[in-house]
Amino acid sequence: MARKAGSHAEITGPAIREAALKLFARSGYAAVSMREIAAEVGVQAGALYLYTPDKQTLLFELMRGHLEDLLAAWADIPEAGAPADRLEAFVRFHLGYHLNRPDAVFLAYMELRNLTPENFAVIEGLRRRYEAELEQILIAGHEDGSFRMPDARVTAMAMIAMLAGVHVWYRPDGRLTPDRIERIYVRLARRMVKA
Amino acid sequence: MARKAGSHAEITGPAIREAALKLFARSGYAAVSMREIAAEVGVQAGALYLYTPDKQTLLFELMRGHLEDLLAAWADIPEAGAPADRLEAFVRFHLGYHLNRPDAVFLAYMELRNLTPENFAVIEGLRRRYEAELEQILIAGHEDGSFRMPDARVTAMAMIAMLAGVHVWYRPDGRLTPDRIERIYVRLARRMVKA
DNA sequence: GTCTATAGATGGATAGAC
DNA sequence: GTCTATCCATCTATAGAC
Repeated sequence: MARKAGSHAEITGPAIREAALKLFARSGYAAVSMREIAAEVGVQAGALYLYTPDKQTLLFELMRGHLEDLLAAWADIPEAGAPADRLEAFVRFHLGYHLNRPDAVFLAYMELRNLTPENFAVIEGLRRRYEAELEQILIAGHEDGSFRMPDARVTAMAMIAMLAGVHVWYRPDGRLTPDRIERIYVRLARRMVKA
Repeated sequence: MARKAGSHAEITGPAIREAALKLFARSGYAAVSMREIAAEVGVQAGALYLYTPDKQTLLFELMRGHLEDLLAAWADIPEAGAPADRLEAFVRFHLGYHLNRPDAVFLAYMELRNLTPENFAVIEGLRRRYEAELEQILIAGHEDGSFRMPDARVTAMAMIAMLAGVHVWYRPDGRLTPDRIERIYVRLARRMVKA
C-alpha cells in the first residue's frame, strides 16, 4: 500500500476512517497503533493528524457516524402498520443493516469503554434512542392488546441482545442466507411477545 | 493499598488475579498496564512476574478459570427432567451464575480478540462446549416433540445472546430482583421454543 | 498533503539488592 | 517475596523539510 508523496485529500480522509474501522474492529481500539492505521492506508503516521486531532476523536467519529446513519436509516422507513408489522420491520431492518456493516456494529458495542466520559455520553444517548425505538413498538403492541410480554423494557433489551448476537456467528458464506436468518429472527421475536 | 516488603504468597496470587479481572473488565486488556494491576494490589510491577510469566498468560488463565468453573458448576446440576424443565434450569443457572460474576463474564465475551491464536483455540473450545449444552437441550425437546423452533442452532445462539445481554443493563440495585429477572427470561426462553 | 525525524511518555519485562 | 532501578521497545503527537 506504499504511496508516493502527493495530494489525495478526497480519498485519504475516508481511507483513514475505513482502515481505522477495520483495525479497531479486528484488534480493539487500545491494541491498534496510529502507525498501523497509517500503514494500512499507505501514508506515514504523521499524515493522519491532518484528518483527525487525535486517536480518541477518530474512534468517536466512527461510532457517532455509524449510530447516526443507523437512526437516519430507520427514520426513513415508513411508520405505518400494526405493532406486529412494525416489529417485523424492525427485526428485518436491524439484521439487514447490521449484517452489512459488521465492523461498525462491533465497534459500537465493544468500544464504549474506550471513549472519554464526554464522548461516551453522546454515544450512549444515540444508542438509547435506537433501543427506545424497539421499546416503543413493544409498548404500542402491549397497549393495543396485540402483544403480551412479562416486562416491556426487559423484553426490548432481550430482543436487542438477541439480534445483536448475530454478529458472533454470522458468516456471509455460511449455511444460512440473510433472508433465511431474518425470517428465523422475525419468528423468534414474535414469539417473545406472543404476536 | 501500599504495603511493606514481606512474604504474602498465599494472598498476593489471588489478589493479582482479582485485580487484573476487575481492571481488564473495566478498561479492556490492552488498555490496562501491569503497573496499574500492581498498584491495585499494592505491590510493585516486578512482583507480578513471580505469579505469572506474562500479561497474556494472566488474561488466558482468568478466562480459562472462569469457563472451567462455569462448566463444572453446570455439570453439578442433576440432569433429570423433561426438556422444558432442563431449559428452565439452564436459564436460571446461567443468569444466577453470570449475575454474580459480571467481570468474569464480561472478560470471557469481550477479550477473545486479545488472546494468542493458541490460547484462543482453547477458550473457544470451552465456550462452544457450554453453548452445546443449551443446544442439546433444544434438540432433545425438538426430538421428543415438546419444543418447536425454526432452527435449533440459531435458536440456541439467539437464546445465549439474549441471556448474555443481561450484563449490559443489570444493576444489583436496579428495579428488578435477580429472581424476577430469572422468571422473565424463563418465560421468554420457553416462548422461543413454544414450550 | 505527505514526508522524515523526533520529542516525550509509557509500555512489558528483567536484574539485583534486601 | 518484594523492592528499586532500568533496559528497550513502542506509542501518540508534533516540527519542519519538500
